[in-house]
Amino acid sequence: MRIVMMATGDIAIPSFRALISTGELVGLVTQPDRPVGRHQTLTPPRIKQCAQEAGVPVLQPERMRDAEAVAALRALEPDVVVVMAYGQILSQEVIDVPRVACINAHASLLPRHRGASCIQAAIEAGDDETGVTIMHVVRKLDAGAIICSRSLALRGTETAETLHDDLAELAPEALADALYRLRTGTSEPQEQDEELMTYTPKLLRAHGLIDWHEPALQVARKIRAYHSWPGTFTTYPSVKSGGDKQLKLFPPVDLFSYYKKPVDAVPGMVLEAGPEGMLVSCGGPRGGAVRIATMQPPGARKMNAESFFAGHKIMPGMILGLPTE
RNA sequence: CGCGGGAUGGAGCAGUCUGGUAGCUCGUCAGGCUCAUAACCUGAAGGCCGUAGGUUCAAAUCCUACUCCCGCAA
Repeated sequence: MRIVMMATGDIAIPSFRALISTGELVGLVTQPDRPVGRHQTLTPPRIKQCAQEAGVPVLQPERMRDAEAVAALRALEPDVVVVMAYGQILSQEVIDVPRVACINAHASLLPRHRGASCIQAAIEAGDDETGVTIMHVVRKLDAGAIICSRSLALRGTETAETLHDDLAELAPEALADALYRLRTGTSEPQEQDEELMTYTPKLLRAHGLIDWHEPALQVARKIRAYHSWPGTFTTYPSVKSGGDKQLKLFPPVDLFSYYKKPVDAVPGMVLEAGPEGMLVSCGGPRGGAVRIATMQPPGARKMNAESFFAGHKIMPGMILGLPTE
């Protein structure tokens, strides 16, 4: 079969390499080079470099739905188009180009966690397992019939970063299964149960603000789920400037479901501040607290608690995350 | 040249606006106290204040350029 991959994110690289080794890959469609980083230098997607090293033709249309781009895709005469972390919504015209099927690899067990932040969502929701699903592409986002999937048990220690890599490695197996079924005509796609569907919107930096009124378990999950993108942060009153400063927070997080707190403890109150970390009171019906040992103040690099408290004035009794009026 | 913050003993910071003896919390080392300790007390070492120029009687501090780090944004 002639296969064209449409992918931009690094999560697709192991799958892309697997497709190269089948000898069936005839092209890569990826997003145009974008200005990236502090100096806005034009940077190609890493997967594009993989393609060039392997001698795979690359297309980088600004808008895939444009007639010109569709014609270029059609010229590759694909039997199957494999989409994974491409970054553009496909028009029906594009979906109809391949002779056999247009399929998508999604990093969750559909119909759970449709949408852009599926990896973070699985951790934040405290799921027991997640995985990779291969399904047909339809106009509605991540809603097509499922061809096959592979699952992965969650142990409660993952971050989005580690899970991203694990799922990237799991994807080629699921993809190979799906392609085998398509090749042999044995695919029996199952429609998704819309009742079980959940949707996860694209995350922004601002979503990383910690709400200390949430239970300790939820706070800890969020810090893991949002590492390293988009990251989590809280705010603290600055003695010097009088205003609030942001403090980025990093895993690992020690979780205290039952912590003997002072009677006046409120959510967001710092209970301890020392070399072991910063112990913060949380909310929820059972309260609890979390201890964070790695943080990053504005303008400085990431540091451990011992270093942080050597020069920053956060004292027990301070309340975090409350914007000053 | 997308916007902004930063660089001060080994770590983290204050001092910079308003130029005039290099400070703080730790760490390190030595001594003391103690049954003992990461605790406590006393003392010491350790800085060309990012680099290069400029202004000045005098620069961590003001001016210019450069290097590196970080946040936003993508």
